[in-house]
Amino acid sequence: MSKTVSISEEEVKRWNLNMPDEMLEAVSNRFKLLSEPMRLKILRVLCENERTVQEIVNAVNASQANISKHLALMHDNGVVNRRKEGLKCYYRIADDSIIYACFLISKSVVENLQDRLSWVQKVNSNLNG
Amino acid sequence: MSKTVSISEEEVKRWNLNMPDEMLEAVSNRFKLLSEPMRLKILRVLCENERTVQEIVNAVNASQANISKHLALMHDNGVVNRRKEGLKCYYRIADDSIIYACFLISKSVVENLQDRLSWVQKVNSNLNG
DNA sequence: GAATTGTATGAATTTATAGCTATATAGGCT
DNA sequence: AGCCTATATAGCTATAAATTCATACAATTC
Repeated sequence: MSKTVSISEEEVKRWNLNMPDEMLEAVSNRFKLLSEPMRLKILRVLCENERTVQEIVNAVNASQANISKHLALMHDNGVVNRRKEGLKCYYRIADDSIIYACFLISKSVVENLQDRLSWVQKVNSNLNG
Repeated sequence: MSKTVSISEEEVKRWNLNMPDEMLEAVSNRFKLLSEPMRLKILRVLCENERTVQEIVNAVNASQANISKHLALMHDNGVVNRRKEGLKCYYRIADDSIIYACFLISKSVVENLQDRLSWVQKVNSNLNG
């Protein structure tokens, strides 16, 4: 039914250990692109469908200049693709694995926060009970 | 045999669309932690096994102060765990999904670079042949 | 307690970049 | 042509954060 992506542990280990330094630079650069809330907001919008710059501007509540810069940056680095149609310019996510990565990290972050929260709750109930 | 992680497309779409802004901040913060080559180098070392600070310093060729700061940052944000044993302090990766994310992004980056390369090669062969 | 080893931290410096304002470009009207 | 709309970009400021140097802390050994 639904497309799935599977990652085996062995595959991952092999990959990571063999990664040369120059590639780490490229990977870190890609992560840097994903490390701004505004760009994630843009990607969240683009998850649904391709969008024009103006549509994105409206959706994320930011200045047009700002959004344009972020889009240019992501486009130059292969995170989004561009399609011009008259005056309008449609952007879309270039590569689904970016979304998968966002998903993995989101899950990890949530679990992490949950762990911390349970700490806090435990301490709190100890103090109060 | 080998552990695998599977991600379905639907799951991903649902997740991303429902992510509130505050969570985007947390996610972007996690990505920011992965956006420094030095930290990726550290994680590359830790992929193999837990390591002491000094072992990491030797492996990645950086100053002890620098490594300690990176480790502290990653520890504070739940990316690595710490275990003290006498004078030594062992660090290890806290959450495998971080490694999976690195893997996905690495693959994406490589594919992206390959695409660009094939462009260049095509143009080049047209000019020369 | 003094010396040593392993790790953390504070201050200063440097670099990168997000966001703003203003302006430029480019396509589509009349 | 002139005008409007959509998008891109340049210059600026402010801020964040990576690295280094020096020093502090902490656990161990003598």
